[in-house]
Amino acid sequence: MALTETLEDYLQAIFHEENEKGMARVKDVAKKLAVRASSVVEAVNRLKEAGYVLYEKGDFIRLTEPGQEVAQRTFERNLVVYRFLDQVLGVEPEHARKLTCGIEHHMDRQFFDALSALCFFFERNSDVQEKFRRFADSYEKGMICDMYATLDQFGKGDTLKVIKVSGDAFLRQRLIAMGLTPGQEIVIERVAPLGDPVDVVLRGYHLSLRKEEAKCIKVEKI
Amino acid sequence: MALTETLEDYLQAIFHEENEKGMARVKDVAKKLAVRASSVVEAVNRLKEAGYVLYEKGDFIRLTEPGQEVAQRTFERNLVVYRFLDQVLGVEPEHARKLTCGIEHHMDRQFFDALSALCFFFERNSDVQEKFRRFADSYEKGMICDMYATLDQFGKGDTLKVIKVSGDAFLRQRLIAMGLTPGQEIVIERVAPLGDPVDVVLRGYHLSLRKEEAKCIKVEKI
DNA sequence: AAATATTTTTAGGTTAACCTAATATTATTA
DNA sequence: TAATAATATTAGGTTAACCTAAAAATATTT
Ligand SMILES: [Mn+2]
Ligand SMILES: [Mn+2]
Ligand SMILES: [Mn+2]
Ligand SMILES: [Mn+2]
Repeated sequence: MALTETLEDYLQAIFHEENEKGMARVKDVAKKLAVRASSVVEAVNRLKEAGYVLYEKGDFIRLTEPGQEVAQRTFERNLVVYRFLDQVLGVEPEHARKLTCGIEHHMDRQFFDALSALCFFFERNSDVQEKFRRFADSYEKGMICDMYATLDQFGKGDTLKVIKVSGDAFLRQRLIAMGLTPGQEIVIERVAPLGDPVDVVLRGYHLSLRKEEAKCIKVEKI
Repeated sequence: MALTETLEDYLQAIFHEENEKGMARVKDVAKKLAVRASSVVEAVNRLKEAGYVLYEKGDFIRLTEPGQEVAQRTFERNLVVYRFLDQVLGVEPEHARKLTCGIEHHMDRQFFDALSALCFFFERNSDVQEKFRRFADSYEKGMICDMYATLDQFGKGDTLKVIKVSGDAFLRQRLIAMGLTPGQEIVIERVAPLGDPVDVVLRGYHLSLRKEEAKCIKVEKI
């Protein structure tokens, strides 16, 4: 009887309406979630089925005890994720809000506890907070991911490990079929002038690669 | 033309199949995602529609250039979220894997960059890592959330702020209607022996609350 | 109390994402 | 090569989550 992401959002909206106005009405929930009233009625009937709300048509929507508990828990998740994005990572409020509404549905107790602790940790240790801020600023976008070298950048005698094969599907399939799979070790045997072709050895076999092909092979020197 | 969470997962699965085996087949994608082959065919046709894969029936599934880019990006998100859960927060691999597959679809560039930076920060600063581990261990579960006091725990003259009203829907509605809304300040005027009733003043009005009711009002001393 | 406006409910429809079961295809093996 | 096994595809169906438009029920004004 686990709720879907959507129903968790409805429950949370009802919870907020009850707390803010004392009761939840179809219209207000609809507005809060940016859906039509008819969608709310449908969702509320599902929640009623599941035992999370009381609802008789014409009346207000009311959370049951279990409903309240679930809503409370979801809301606490929301709070901690938002706090993490906002205070620790410095994500823009606008974005943070939206991301939070997605992430809050993908949490378990362990994650919740650890994330809470992390927020507290940063709050209590402003020196760490400061240090991280400086550290993060020094990372300009793009510096972190996809920083692998490609095969064509190395020379005779280098021993390399294949990390990834890029390029279009057909080329990639061909290269992988030759044995250039992630994890494979290769040794450069010879590089022709201008880098084309590059001869390599892997698993005892020789392979001659065009420069264009070598560029598709992301490697790490070992 | 934004992909749904599900289609992103299909794309990622195809990406992995291509990288591991050189090509992606319906059956293997189905196995990887724990769905039936017919579901894969349907999803692949949608991806083809959107220009992310090439597929002619009977042939392999192949990522197009855009498809590869999106898959790569999704995969990088997956990596960084997993790394965060696993290395920074210490979430169990099993759980971390599952949570990651949910969270990876709720990220933007800013979040990705900041989270990457955070992982690096912890990796590079093992002292901080250590310090956080100790800090987190000292937080036993439940210590963090829901630690509010309730109205019945205070005495004459205390000035309090209402944080939240709990209890069943009807009671809560009644209390909120009396003006006991989150944020409201109240002053305790008198507490009868055994704590029942509790008389309070808010917005210049007097209110007499049963002990049972007072217990539902979570407050903070100010 | 009528008339008008707001809100809720119902009826009926679409789409994504699943499924089962039946029918092609394509590979393997005898 | 024929029989068998494995894969892929189609056909047809379900469910959640949305929608529009119309009808019914409530509130608010004249
Ligand atoms: Mn949400
Ligand atoms: Mn996923
Ligand atoms: Mn999600
Ligand atoms: Mn219907």
